[in-house]
Amino acid sequence: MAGIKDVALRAGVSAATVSRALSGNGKVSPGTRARVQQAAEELGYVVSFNASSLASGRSRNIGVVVPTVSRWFFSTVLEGIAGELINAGYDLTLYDTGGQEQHRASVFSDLLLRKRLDAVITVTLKLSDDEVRQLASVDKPVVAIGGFIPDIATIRVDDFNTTTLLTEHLIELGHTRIAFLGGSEEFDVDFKLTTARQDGFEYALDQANLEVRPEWLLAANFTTEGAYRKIRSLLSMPRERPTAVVCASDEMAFGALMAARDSGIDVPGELSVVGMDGHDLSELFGLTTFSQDARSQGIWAVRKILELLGERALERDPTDGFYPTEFVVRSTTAPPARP
Amino acid sequence: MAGIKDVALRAGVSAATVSRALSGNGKVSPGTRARVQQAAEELGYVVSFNASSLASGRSRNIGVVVPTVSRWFFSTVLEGIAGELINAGYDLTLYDTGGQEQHRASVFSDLLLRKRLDAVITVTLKLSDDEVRQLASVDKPVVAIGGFIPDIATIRVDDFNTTTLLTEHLIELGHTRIAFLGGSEEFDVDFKLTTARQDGFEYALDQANLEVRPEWLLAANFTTEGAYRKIRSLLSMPRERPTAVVCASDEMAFGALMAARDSGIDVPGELSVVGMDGHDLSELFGLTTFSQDARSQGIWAVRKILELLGERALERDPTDGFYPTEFVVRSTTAPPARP
DNA sequence: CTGAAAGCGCTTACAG
DNA sequence: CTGAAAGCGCTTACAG
Repeated sequence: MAGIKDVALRAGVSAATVSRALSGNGKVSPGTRARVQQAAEELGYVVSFNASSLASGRSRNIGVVVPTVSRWFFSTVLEGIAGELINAGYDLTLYDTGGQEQHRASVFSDLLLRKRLDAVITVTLKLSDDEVRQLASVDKPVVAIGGFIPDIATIRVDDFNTTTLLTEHLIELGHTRIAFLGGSEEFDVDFKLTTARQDGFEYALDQANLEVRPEWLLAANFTTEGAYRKIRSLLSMPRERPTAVVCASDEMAFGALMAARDSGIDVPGELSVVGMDGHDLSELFGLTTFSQDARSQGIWAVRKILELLGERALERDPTDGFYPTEFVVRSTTAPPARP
Repeated sequence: MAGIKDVALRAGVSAATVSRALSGNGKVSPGTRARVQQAAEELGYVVSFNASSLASGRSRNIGVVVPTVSRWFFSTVLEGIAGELINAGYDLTLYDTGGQEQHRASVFSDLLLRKRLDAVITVTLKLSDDEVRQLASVDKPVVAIGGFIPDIATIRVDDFNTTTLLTEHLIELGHTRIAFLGGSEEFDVDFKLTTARQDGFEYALDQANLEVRPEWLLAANFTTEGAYRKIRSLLSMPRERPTAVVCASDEMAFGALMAARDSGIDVPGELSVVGMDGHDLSELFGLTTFSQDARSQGIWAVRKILELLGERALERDPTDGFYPTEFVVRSTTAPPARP
């Protein structure tokens, strides 16, 4: 494999000049640059990242930490990040903690800090004070997507208010018996998502003087299958049923819809369902939801990182407030049937 | 940040000994090792990947190339890979080509060959002869998941035969008017998936002396939305309709099912639907399908790579044949209604 | 604008 | 089992 010396030899210059010509750092005369580029091309030379990183202290490599890659929000954010990073010529090192504590630990202590990364993007990750301190001590830029982390640039939607609005939509339609489907405590280890959304839900009920019924506060780990099971069993209860359910994610709402179908419950006639996300399939399901552009959030995170690395300046910074969302009313919500 | 010299100083040994004690390469007395580990721990020392890689020629970093991260098969395979790689202490560099030609090109010429990777796993990627040659010339292990690449270790299911069996299942039920839903030519740039599955479909029809009707050969890029649109318009045609449809992926089958629902067509009464994959949601949809364990395929790819890197030996090599699949009959298939 | 040289932080024959 | 030294392939002050 051709090295920098081979290129230097062929172009008739020093290795230092090759480095400058190819990297764009430092001044090189146009003629020299052309000869160097030509020589590099002919030899199929490509710089050694490791050597370059070691010498310069910059890796052109960004770490991305996600709880899982198989849920809509995460995979979509990841796609946004990956595309933008390729455009910028950066590598992406993926850390999928898989929700497992031990993986998380090794990600932090071993991998993230191994000095191979220029910066880190975390997605919906709850960091302990200790981890925040670790990150700070390494002195590398960090941008978080979803949720709030002290002293760290964050891109997130307004979980509290969007859920409040979704709930108010149902209340305005006349619903008074409303269930909530969120994540479990256990899932919450990754982030306080559920909490913020559930808080928003309870706030809306409270404002309308409606009672929060503990037996209608369900948890399903943000999976469609889990949601299906919970709603199926809820609907099979002989007792009074809710006339509407607020789901903390579209994927859970899909499960709720399928559960209603299999229970012979008409949506929206007998049950209204709202989601939260703007999943690609929400339109096919006719789901009323709050849509957020996950891909763009990933792109913004990369731009923010590049800005922090001094590669570019942000024109307008979406991290100054909440990331914009859009309320989409479709066909899964309607006034409750008159008893 | 503590370096190897700091650790050496604290432990009262040379840097060489620290390196040997921590890496496990070469002999070190137990006492020395303990002192070194203690010192490293106290200083929070973690080896510099870049320096280590440069000196040793090994990166402990595997490149993974996927066409997209937002489809079930890819994200599930990726999760398998990511988990197994973390267990092995390797980093994962993700290349999402996003189906865009220019990204693919830069992945190959710039990134993959940048000497920072020990090996590469490609997922459902069609490589040109030229690209295969490039990979071979770099002399790094490559394992491919899905599809066949000459001279490269491959993990894949038997696309032809599984689709044949799926189709025969419908024929045995009595169906004679069967449509096929695959990917478009354009999507096929990534791999010959569709082709193999469509070939299997046509072979089964042929064996049963049934006619392949060109107007019932549909393409939808493997997305649920695309499949929905195609099947919706197929079902709205005034002319004779098929009584069954073979979908080249479960995600497309979901779209077909939703299209049938919205068209007022009963499944399986008026239309039977089969998928291919064993998507997490196939059970909820009651879909008859061939299930493949995507996560395990990712895990196997990693094991194969580690074997090629000399890190471990495979007990039993699933790449010797096709990766096992399982035929799952559920409720979306039934005999056609008697006209 | 260009080159010689030092240095990035490790690993690994080589010698003992 | 351990250390001194060379070297991995670049980048970047420093000098000219």
